[in-house]
Amino acid sequence: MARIKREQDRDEKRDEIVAVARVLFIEEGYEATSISRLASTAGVAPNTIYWYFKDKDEVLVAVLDAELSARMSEYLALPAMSPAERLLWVANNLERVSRLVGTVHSRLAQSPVINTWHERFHALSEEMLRLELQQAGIAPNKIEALVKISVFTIEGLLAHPLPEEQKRAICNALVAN
Amino acid sequence: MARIKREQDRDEKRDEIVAVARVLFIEEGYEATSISRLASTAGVAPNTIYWYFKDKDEVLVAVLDAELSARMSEYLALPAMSPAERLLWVANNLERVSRLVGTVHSRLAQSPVINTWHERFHALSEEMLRLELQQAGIAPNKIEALVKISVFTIEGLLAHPLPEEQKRAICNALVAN
DNA sequence: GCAGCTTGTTGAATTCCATTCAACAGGATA
DNA sequence: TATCCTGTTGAATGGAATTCAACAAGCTGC
Repeated sequence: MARIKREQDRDEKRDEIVAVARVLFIEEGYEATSISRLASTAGVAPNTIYWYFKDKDEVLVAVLDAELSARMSEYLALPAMSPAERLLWVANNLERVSRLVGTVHSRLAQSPVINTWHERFHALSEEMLRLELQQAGIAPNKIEALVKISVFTIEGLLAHPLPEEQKRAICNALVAN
Repeated sequence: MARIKREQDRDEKRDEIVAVARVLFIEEGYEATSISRLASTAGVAPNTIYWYFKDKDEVLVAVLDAELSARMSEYLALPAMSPAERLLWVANNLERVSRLVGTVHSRLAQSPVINTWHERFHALSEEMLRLELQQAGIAPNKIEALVKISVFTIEGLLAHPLPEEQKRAICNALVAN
């Protein structure tokens, strides 16, 4: 019992740090948020972070997981839509978090934890998109390439913001054929 | 006369540093190449770099320019090809430099010089692609979206390496319609 | 109810960056 | 010959992530 109580405390504190990191990483960026800043915002000493996380990348992974599950429930609660509309929704919805997407891509070569998170995330996204396109009656032999192109396009839209008009045109063009 | 001689020397030395930086940035990465390392490889003290460049980002821009003009002449010397083949060529040819592409994307929010270089580069690439697609007889109303999608797809292929097979399938799918 | 282990927490290093500063050397200039 | 301009440098500076050794309690077995 006591042990369980302890572990609850530990997880709560960890979650608190993740909550703070989530705001800072998203609003100011991962690189711009130093461990010191994160720590002082969370009300602890810098090295305390290292009691709960191996390194800064592990904090990022925790933030990514938190953010992903939040977004995922929003997505699953979405009403019926055409694939193009869903794509546009995703592109727009991920925009708030585009800084993090860039950070993941830039760190995945150096950080194994981020690399494996990234792989899992792509596998998940592509699986969902594949299903979506199948249900929309896209020719099966076109689906694999289209899945990749769509994922790349969403990433591109996040990295290079465009006016709503063009985003819509692009999403429509993608699923038109 | 003396003045001209001096400026030649200056440019030669600068080019020497760029040549060293080009190798290091491409083979080991921008972040992994410290100014100290760059300097010692070039046979000079770390702070000497700052006599020729404002900061590390400016060194990167010089490297990018050097690399771009080298690639551009290769591209222009290419024999006749279908747009899909050209796309594949570009994707494969840029692979050696994919680390730099990632670095540009991750630094463009923080560094004005890199940001303007990036904008210029995209404007140039998109213009060339647009021309290519026009000549291939793509329906004019589809071209703008297709240009963006193609650029995003090439960036995606650089960030997420795929087997040659799939790259080819994706490039073909892009220009099929 | 006390000795000792475990879990957190911390201040103070350590190391590695990019970047700056002040001094210096040597050729060009007057 | 005296001075200036162009390069070059050794030695800071400041900030980053991360580590280390010490300390504080609470819990555990006796």
